[in-house]
Amino acid sequence: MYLSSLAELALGSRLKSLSDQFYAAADEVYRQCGAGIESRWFPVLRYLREHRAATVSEVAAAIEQTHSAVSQLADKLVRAGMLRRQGDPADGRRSLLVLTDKARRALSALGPVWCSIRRGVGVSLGADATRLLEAVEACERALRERPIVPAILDEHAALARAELEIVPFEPALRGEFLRLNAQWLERHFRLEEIDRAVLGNPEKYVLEPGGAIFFARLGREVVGTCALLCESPGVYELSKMSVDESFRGLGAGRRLLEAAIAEFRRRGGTELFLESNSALKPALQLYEQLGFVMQPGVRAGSHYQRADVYMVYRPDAAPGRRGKGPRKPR
Amino acid sequence: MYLSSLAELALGSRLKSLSDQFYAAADEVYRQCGAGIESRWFPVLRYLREHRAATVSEVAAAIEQTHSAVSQLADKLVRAGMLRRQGDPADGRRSLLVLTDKARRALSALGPVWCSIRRGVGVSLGADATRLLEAVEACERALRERPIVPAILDEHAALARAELEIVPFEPALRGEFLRLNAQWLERHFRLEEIDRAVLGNPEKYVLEPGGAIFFARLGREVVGTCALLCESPGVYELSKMSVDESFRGLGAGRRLLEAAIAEFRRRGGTELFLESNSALKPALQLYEQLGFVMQPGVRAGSHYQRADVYMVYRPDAAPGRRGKGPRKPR
DNA sequence: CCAAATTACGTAAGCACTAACGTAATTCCC
DNA sequence: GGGAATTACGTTAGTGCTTACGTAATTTGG
Repeated sequence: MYLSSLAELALGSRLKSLSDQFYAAADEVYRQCGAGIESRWFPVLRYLREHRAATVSEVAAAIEQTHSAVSQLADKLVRAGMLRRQGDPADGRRSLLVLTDKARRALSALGPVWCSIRRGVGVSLGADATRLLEAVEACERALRERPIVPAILDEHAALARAELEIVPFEPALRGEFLRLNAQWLERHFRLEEIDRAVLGNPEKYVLEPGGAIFFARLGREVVGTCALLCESPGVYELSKMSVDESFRGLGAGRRLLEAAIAEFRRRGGTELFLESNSALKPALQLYEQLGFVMQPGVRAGSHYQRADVYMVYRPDAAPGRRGKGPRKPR
Repeated sequence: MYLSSLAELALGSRLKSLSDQFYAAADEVYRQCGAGIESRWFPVLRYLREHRAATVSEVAAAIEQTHSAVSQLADKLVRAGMLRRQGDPADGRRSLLVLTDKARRALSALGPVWCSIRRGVGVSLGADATRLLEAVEACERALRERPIVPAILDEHAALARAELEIVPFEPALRGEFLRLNAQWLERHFRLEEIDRAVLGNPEKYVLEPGGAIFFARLGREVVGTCALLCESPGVYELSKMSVDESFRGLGAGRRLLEAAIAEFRRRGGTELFLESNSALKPALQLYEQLGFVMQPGVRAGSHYQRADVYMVYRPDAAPGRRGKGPRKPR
């Protein structure tokens, strides 16, 4: 699904959706058990049950809401007959919240329901429930200790300072070639035999037959790579294009592709093609923008099982357009 | 903090709070980077950037929102000049959403910002970010495959059928004694030497010196335990009270305590005390309700490091009250 | 001891979303 | 081929929360 492909960028949205599902489930259960309470009331009621009487801000601090939220919720609970507000004789500003007897009775009857919820969550989510709880807990802590906004702004400043440059292969970067490609290959597909061979020994399988490898580096970090394989004299395959997931959007892919194409021209190649997968939308868009044209079917004698897209470089077919409509097979 | 003590019961609330934090962080970053977009717009804009033109419900399905939410958001985006709505000539019911050039320009400029967000999240949350993402993903899947409401209702029905009964020690239950106690001891404190000894060999350390052990069982499951240790002739210690976390709220603790007190009286004991920790609020409340009275300080010669509460059984002091106010030290 | 600062709280307005409804346009199907 | 069902969408009202503000009551500090 789409949201999960956005990873960290859509975390807020997905957490909200999960949260709503849990609230809705709880409400449904309460309704069916005739509990007479709503899921949103739970933290307040539960806290007050353990604390007899508490001020608005005390409750707010405990359940991590604003005082207004608690105040408004309290109004609602008073209307529902679950709560009394009474002034604090010791401090006239405060208003003490106290459960009514009706509420106490309702809450004691709720023991088995809460118990079933905990057990039901366990049954339905299994160990994932614990994992989720632990992850949430850990993130809450981390956010408190290392605020996230400055961390992001630091990264942003660092990115702005660093220059993106494309460099050719050198032995010290051999490991990066494998790392960058394995990263996404393993996520989307699985490593095929041919991948393992090429990635493990790029000198032998790429350079020696007359190909080339480029890396994109950003400051000290290597963030992307791309290979030009020489299939037969004058015929080249663009392959092993890969940009670190967390460095997407900086234009590294485009720069790598441009470098590979330049190299192809420099060598006076006659044909440049690539194979890819139709699921990799953004990559395909890039290929088209830089002059590759979709071919019908797959390439005869393709090495890859995952390849269902075959494109050939035709720089004259659609010169440098930024996308005036979907590709027209002319 | 309070919410985490509620575990599964407050999941919705905590996820919402986390979600809000991420949204707020994203908005702050966009603002400071002068991005000109809001966090809530992101999924729609990003989807449209990859898909040129899409109908309201297509977008809604992709970003997992209702069509109204998307429709309203689209209005807002149109007002902000990021979006055009245009009728679909092929189907008059549909309205196609298309990014304006302004939006496309804004989005391409945003690449480095998104990149920094992903990296900043990594820096701030570390591996917890991945864990959270994976847990969310897993829970989304689990909720789809095994709906949670029926699971909870099943548990509820099962609980209603099963009878809670208190049974004395038998060798087959030795393992349960350790399991139930280790569960919460390890969470809140750490296992002390004396715990390990007593829990590992209850016959030797509890029964042989003249004590007793009770178990609460619910159907096939053993959900709680509690021990009566004989310290010296006529002097008993209530100890090792423990109820499985996911079975709290069924009254097992009360029933176990009553059984232990009954046994103490049956044997004609002269003194019954217990040691506990002030953090265990609900347990202390229960002890008071059943006749234990808080003593100042700790008991002389206490075995436990974690004990900071010392209570003695005085059934006549406050007979059977359901809590008319906080304990009055008489 | 009294003005200034702080606090505790309620209220109003706004935001993001939902549920429910109404209405065209399209598809289904006998 | 024409009525019934479905769909796509916009609108409205409502919910749960937030921010912002106003106002007492209390605490602080010279």
